[in-house]
Amino acid sequence: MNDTKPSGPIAAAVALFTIRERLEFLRLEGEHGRIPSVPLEEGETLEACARRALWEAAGIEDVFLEQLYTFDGRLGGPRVVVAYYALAPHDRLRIRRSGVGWMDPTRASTLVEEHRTIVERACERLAGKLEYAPIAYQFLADRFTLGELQSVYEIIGRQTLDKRNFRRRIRASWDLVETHDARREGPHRPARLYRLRDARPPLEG
Amino acid sequence: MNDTKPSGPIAAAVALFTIRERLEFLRLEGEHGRIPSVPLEEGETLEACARRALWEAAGIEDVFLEQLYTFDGRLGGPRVVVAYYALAPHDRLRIRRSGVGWMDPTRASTLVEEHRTIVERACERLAGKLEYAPIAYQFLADRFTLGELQSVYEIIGRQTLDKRNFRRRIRASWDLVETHDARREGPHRPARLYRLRDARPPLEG
DNA sequence: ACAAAAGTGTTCCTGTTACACCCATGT
DNA sequence: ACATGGGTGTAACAGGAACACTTTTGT
Repeated sequence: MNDTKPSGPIAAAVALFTIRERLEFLRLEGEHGRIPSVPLEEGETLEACARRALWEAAGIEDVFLEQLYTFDGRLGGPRVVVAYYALAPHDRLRIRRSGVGWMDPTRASTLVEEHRTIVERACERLAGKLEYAPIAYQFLADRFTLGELQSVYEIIGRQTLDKRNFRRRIRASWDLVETHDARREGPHRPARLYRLRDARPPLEG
Repeated sequence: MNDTKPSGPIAAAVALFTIRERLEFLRLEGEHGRIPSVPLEEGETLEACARRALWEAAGIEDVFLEQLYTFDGRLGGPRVVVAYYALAPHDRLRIRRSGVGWMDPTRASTLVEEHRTIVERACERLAGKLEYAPIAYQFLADRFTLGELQSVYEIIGRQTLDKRNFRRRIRASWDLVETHDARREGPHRPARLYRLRDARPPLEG
């Protein structure tokens, strides 16, 4: 491909995050590092446009998506770029295109500046919302262990947490439902599975 | 005027708030209630566009301005509307155009829907940021009394606060500098004037 | 048997709340 | 003199932080 995109005045860009072992975001491979981004089409909503960016870049759909910020575009590009961030559990993602891969946000400096800014601000927003919005759950399956949940908090918040305090706090903040199942995996005691009761998506603006 | 605006694909809309006795926002008078909004011009940044909206509507400049959210436009209007909120102390505002006035946000329902949403979400954002961002100070002059500051918190937070607790909390959260001046006004003890030391504007996104 | 993560309570400390009186001034 | 908002401290309470051991499993 070349650098001249078929660009309208408005584009949506999406930083898609997932957690494998660390936090990672979806990056288009190529000379200039970029994240998925497409121009807004006629009759399309901004959110639909953002979802299409993920679909066209990687064949990914059905992710949690939230608007981040709107930036002035660079010369030769769209006039404005509406940035979104997306979250999904890693195992629910199936990348169906080549030329995309996962990258550690601490290496966002290899992206074009505009997209680097988006990734960095998305990370800050994520850490900020962790405590008052149910975003951590977006990285997990419907049923999850408290250990998995704690890992998400630790990875996004960039600090280790005390297990007992974490459990008390999380049970006070969110309406977790203890299922009767457990997950057996590895040479240790099985972990009870939980669900988040009222997993209403946050509003925010 | 009529309903067909000379509209490009992108517009900025601004909800300007001030505090007189209550919280108020700047409204364009007319059949359909609106807030200032103009299409983005060639070579103009979004923020400049938002400032121009205030300037063209009311001759207002030099306000604190922060992006709120980007909305899909309505049919017949711009394709996207980038919403901002602005804050300023009332006495620093000089309205230099006719056809604009102040309105209580609780009466935002008289606005066109898109602008009503902007005003409502701006109010929520304001209340939410009150505790961790120095937005209250944007409603005050450089030097202010703690009583004035408390009024701002009470008005935006929609609750009365205990004077002693407020003072302790505010002095713990912000770096306030006690000046040697006081303000004499009314049949009571003069109030000491304070400045906010490091009044760095919040980043946010 | 042992290695590995799951699970569980108590104490301490810090920050938040509730609360009442004197001060300096203008009229 | 009195009415008005400015200014101050303390005790009770709640939420957060620090901290160690037992349980259940796979190998």
